[in-house]
Amino acid sequence: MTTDKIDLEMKKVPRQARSKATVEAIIQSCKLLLLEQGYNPLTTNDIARVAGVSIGSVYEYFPGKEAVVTAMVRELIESYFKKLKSEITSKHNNNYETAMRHWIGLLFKLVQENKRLLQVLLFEVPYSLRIVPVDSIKAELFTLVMQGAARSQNQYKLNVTPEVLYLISTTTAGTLTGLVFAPSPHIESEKVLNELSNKIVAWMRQE
Amino acid sequence: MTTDKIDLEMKKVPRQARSKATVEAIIQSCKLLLLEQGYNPLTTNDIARVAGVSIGSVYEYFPGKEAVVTAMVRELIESYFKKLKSEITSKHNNNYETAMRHWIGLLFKLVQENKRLLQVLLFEVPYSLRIVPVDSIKAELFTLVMQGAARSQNQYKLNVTPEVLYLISTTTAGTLTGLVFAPSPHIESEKVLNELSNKIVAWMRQE
Amino acid sequence: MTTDKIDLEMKKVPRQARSKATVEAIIQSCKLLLLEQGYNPLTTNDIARVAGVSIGSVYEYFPGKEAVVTAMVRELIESYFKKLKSEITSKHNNNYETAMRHWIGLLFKLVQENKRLLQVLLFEVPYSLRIVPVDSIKAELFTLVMQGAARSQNQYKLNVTPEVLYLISTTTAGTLTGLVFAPSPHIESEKVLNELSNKIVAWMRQE
Amino acid sequence: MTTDKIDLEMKKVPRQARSKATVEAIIQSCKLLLLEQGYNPLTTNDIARVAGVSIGSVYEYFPGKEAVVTAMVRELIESYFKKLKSEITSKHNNNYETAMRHWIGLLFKLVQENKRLLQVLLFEVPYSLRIVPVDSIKAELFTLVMQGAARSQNQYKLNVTPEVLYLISTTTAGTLTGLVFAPSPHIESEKVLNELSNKIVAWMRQE
DNA sequence: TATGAATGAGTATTCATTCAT
DNA sequence: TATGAATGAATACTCATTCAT
Repeated sequence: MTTDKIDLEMKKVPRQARSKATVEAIIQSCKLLLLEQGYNPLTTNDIARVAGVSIGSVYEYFPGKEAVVTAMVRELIESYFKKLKSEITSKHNNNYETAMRHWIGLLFKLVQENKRLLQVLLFEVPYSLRIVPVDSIKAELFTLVMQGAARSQNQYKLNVTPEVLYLISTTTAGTLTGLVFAPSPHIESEKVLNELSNKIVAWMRQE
Repeated sequence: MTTDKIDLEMKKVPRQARSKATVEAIIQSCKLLLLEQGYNPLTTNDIARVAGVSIGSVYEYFPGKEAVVTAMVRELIESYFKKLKSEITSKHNNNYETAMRHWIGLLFKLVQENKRLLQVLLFEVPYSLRIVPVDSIKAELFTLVMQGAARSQNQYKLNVTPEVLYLISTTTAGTLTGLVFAPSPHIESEKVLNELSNKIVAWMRQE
Repeated sequence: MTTDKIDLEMKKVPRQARSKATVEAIIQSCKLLLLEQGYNPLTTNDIARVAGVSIGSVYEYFPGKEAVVTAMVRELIESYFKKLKSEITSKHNNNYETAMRHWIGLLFKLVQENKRLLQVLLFEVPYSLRIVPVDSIKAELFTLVMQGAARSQNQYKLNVTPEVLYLISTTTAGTLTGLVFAPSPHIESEKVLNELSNKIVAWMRQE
Repeated sequence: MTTDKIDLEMKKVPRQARSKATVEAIIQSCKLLLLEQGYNPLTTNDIARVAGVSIGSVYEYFPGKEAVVTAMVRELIESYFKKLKSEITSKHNNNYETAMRHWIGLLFKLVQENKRLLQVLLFEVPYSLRIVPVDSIKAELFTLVMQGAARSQNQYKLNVTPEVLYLISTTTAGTLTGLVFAPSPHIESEKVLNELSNKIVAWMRQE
């Protein structure tokens, strides 16, 4: 969290196919390097080298390395969002209980499969580089969830208060984070997730 | 998360009063700078300058800035632990429900009051620098909680499974993190914490 | 003679004219500084400054000052070798006695004219930095000398044993070193070299 | 060979037994460190630590590390000189040929047995630190040799010119240096030394 | 546009030396 | 006298960024 404001926006948007490929190579290179080394050792020269483009080209499109990371995070979150959305909406006919268990399972799988990258993004990349892309997606995700919730509420006469809804999201986030990034011996993820789902479903029924 | 192993141990333990003061000044300076600027801009030269000691003195006791941060985290966690312990054990006559609500309130207050520093420590400082001191304290904290739980179980015939205990800790962590670091408008912390406490107490009663 | 292995190889070989000029400036600067100050006060920052390039450029091509010195020694030895080779082969019609006297004279002149630089290279630069370039040239020089010797042996029925050949080289080296680097008052180089030549020529004739 | 003059003399001469022991420990520590690491990594703090004295004590007696090295070299050369003198004078009844062969053998053994330390002293320690102690001993050694030579000349009617005497010393030095510090495969020291002795003895007889 | 050589401010780290105790 | 904590100038080396080609 550097004190001075850093420009996180791309200098120009690539239009031609070649430019698009260059920018994409830079972003993928950044992702690869974050995976391998974490945030702190990341350098623009490395990004250019691994991307197979010249350092000049990186600065042609990005004002600095922070902007590259921001673009990468934005792209990553969008891809996660798309994947989740497609998987969750294809099941929207299920009842809320099945949907909720499915949802939790999907999130767990996503975090588990992207463990190392998410560890770097959540725990090393400076806060300021994440806020922009995360905020832009948060609203959409919230809308999505609320729509599902509304559907269920109507259908099953549920009455989920905003506080309970909030609780559902924070506790789920906390549990997934714990299971993946700070696993405890003797604690089985499956059992915990099942127990979590039971509790959440019960809350929704207002027990 | 740098790939190569970094030495996190102090070179010397200060024995004389003068050297103890020097080391303490270095650690406090490090804390102040993390608060003000976050982890990435932290430099050993800044640490020395703010501590009012020479750069040579920093390297007299620490192999590098990572070790200074580690020492600071260790000291900080110990102070948090002591504070929590004294506050929680002074209430051990309360029943488990009161104790649990008290406990959650204490943790929230602690996180809230140390918001900025914890934000840096939890989300910017490389993982490897936190593991060592956190692990050393984790066992103690766990013992403390288990003792309280055991007392309560005996007294109130509770039967809290390990999975439920795990859930209690991850969901509490997730909720506190959410409330403090990603607050939502229209969501009141008090209400959410109250709701969380209700749920947790109910779990302990196995409802 | 530092204990840990130091990288003595260039990071990049300059290809463009501009970079070749940069590398050559660095090497010449290193040579100049060794001449003026000896090995120990040599710094990469000084090398860059005297070369008129930025410190970054030094590290663009060399991993450290040791590698710059090694490159300089390599270049220097090659230039000495070329000079000696051209001067000695142009006289290959002379008989062995004239050739030997000529050879010793050439070497003395070379050492004398490069006295200060050789003093630094032979007596201050850590051993490890000299071995690589010296070894690479040694074989060539030896071949050159052996060819001359072989020609002479055939022509004049000489029978120089390996031990005598070895002795010729070590005694010549010792005498040149003594005359140039630790001159004695009242001892005239010319007389000593003449005497040395007499002795060596006699050895070759097996007297 | 640093440009500015460095003070190489001891600040004070230790008088009491304890002070003498301190100074001796410092000198031995310096010797040990030179043996292990060579000249360049030598530091005053290391010297003090290995000697088991405080850094303050080093500066109590020496103006800097160069003076410690100079003192060490002086002591070492004196010990070599004493050893050689006692071994050579005990044989002064032998004839010059035996004496010369004995002398060369002694020197070879001395260099061989002190190979690593001499390598550091001859090829890494800056020239300026060696000149002072070496010059002080040179005269004595020369006197010693000249006395022996004079005795032999009278006894055996030899007529060794100063040039030949000089040649004897430089060629011996060159050969010993070559054999010990740059040994050649297939070249046996013994054979070379025997050959060298033969040649030198012949010179003395003016053949 | 793309390149990559060059830049140099910035950072980590060492180590000779001082000086209060 | 001895100690060793403290100093800070000096040095090695990195890396974001520029700009001539």
